[in-house]
Amino acid sequence: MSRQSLELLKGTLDIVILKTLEAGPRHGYGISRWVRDATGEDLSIDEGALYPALRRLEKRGFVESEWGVSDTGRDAKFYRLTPDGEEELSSSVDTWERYVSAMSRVLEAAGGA
Amino acid sequence: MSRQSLELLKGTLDIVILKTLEAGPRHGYGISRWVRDATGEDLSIDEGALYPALRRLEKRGFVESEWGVSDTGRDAKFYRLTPDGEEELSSSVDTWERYVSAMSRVLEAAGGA
DNA sequence: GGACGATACCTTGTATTCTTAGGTGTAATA
DNA sequence: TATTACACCTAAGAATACAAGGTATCGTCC
Repeated sequence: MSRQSLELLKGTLDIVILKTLEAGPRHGYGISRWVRDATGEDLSIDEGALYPALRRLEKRGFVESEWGVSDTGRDAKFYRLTPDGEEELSSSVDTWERYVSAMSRVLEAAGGA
Repeated sequence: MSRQSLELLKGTLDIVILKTLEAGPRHGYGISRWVRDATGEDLSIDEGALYPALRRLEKRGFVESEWGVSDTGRDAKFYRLTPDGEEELSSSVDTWERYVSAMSRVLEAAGGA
């Protein structure tokens, strides 16, 4: 039995998606599956969050989409990172790391005055 | 000039507040100041988020409040962790760490299939 | 043949919660 | 006297994830 999946912190879904696309184009369902597998199901993207997020990212110019055919021969919409998306990913990763570092300072604080 | 404060990821404010109270009772304004100082202004809690959050936490039984007098002689509402709050803090820290770890697995992935 | 799960997409609500932008009032300081 | 720090509060808005539903194809198992 695996542990329950964590709820996504609002604001981290985009970075996960962009990162997943860094290795090359993938369709939505594939992104979801990759994240689930890569994290041992600690993270699992709800489809009700995934598809709207992909549209947001496309609207902002961070990804582009194209219909194609999946490994299993089904129609699937493939997303690929744009140059803007790469920049966004890089800057998001920086922000995330800064955030984690700030949280560490809070959580490791001895509770000093 | 210091860098701009990061926007809070929704869901991490509660844990920051609870952690701040772990060392002992504090009033709202003091919590905010402590976090700002502890993180070198990387995190800074907006008052419009802080006060509602404190009410939420009190409603859920994680903190208790009492009016008192601050160091500067002003009226201030002091919050203190309840036993339930300590448990919540501990469990939230676990969840946060698991989340950070899951994100690391995503971000460090070589982009493998 | 039929049921089921996996694949692959989508939408609509709902809830949460953070930011923005205001407001009150006191005290200290420039 | 004007401004800043202290200390509390609220309301409106935006953003975004979850829950729960829907469509359709395909393969597998009984």
